[in-house]
Amino acid sequence: MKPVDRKSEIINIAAKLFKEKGYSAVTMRDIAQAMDIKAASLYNHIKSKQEILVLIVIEIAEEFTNGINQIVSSEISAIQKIEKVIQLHIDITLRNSEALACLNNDWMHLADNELTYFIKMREEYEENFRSIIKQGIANQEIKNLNIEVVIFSTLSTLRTLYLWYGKKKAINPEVLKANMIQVLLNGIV
Amino acid sequence: MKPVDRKSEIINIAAKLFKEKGYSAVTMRDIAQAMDIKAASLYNHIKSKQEILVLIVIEIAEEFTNGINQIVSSEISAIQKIEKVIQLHIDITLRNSEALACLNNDWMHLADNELTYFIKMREEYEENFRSIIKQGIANQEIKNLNIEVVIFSTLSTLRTLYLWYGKKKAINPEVLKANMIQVLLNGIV
DNA sequence: ATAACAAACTAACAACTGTTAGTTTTAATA
DNA sequence: TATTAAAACTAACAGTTGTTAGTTTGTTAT
Repeated sequence: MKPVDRKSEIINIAAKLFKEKGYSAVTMRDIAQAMDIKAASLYNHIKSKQEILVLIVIEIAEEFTNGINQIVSSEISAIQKIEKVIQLHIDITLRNSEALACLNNDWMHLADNELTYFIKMREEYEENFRSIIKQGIANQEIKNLNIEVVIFSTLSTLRTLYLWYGKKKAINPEVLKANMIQVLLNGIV
Repeated sequence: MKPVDRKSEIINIAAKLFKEKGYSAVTMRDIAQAMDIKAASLYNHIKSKQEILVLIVIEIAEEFTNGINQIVSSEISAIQKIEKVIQLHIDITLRNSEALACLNNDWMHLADNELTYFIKMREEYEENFRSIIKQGIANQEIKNLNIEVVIFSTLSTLRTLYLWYGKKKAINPEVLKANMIQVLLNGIV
């Protein structure tokens, strides 16, 4: 049925543990125990603890990068773009909420090239989102509020979406999307 | 000038380090080095690493608890209550953004009684906030959206306010408050 | 000067960390 | 059946962890 190889299993289990306690507080022995093997056996499949983190974080980060690049370059209104960004976050979060927790909380434990790469992607992502808001304000689709506050409040909500999943309070994704668009675009009043 | 005793100094420096790397990744030797003393010397002032975390997190958590209790029991409209909650978050964040990062990211490393206590406070806080939203919907001050989405998106924005401070992009608090109220209540469209 | 105290120090501990080396088991293939 | 490769194992390493014990230093009050 599931042709999940052993390496992917390790990464999935590690992501789950990282979500609960954070990268630094999870030991290789913790991961091994969760897989019912010894710590040393992990090294038949992965190169290091760092590699696990890299594989979890970078892949998701690239998905976001690719996603927003596509949205930015499409010929739709700013509001439609924002809706697509909301959709993007919900989609990715739904598929892998553990990895998202990890991306949000443990990215600073990346090292060297990967850390630089991640920060670059993150900055570009924010810059892309900023350009959408600017377009919206220029078109008078969006109110002329402090742009940084708009960006911050929207992104902070989308970035913590992962907290919804993993627990049983798993709301229907379509309902979530519809309500999220309402709340973020039109407010609650 | 500043009658800051040594213990408070340790807690402040620790909070700063915890914000950067997380509780687990910061060692007693890191904290000591930042204070220009040896690790063992810290124990003249504090009981354990755990105690540092407790002192950082619990105090802030209680401030939030007291703050929202007062707001909930006041005789003002739901919207005014929400505005006061926004004010509460900005005030506390502004005064101690490091501790807030810590509260958000490291609370799970509390132990025993303090962990239980913290979780209880957090649940009560959310319940209080929920009651404000419910009141608002009942009064038709607030749109009849999915209540959990409303709570989540608002709180997730307020809880990550600490990311604004510590960097130089420190926006004027009054401007922040005014815009935050606009964005959260009336949306961006 | 002396006593008292806060706050630093050195030295060390036992437990835990990520990781390596070398070996054995398991299951599939020739 | 013999071979091979994947994936587990045991044992151990060097470095790091939070913490303790006992000691020294510097400052203030007697």
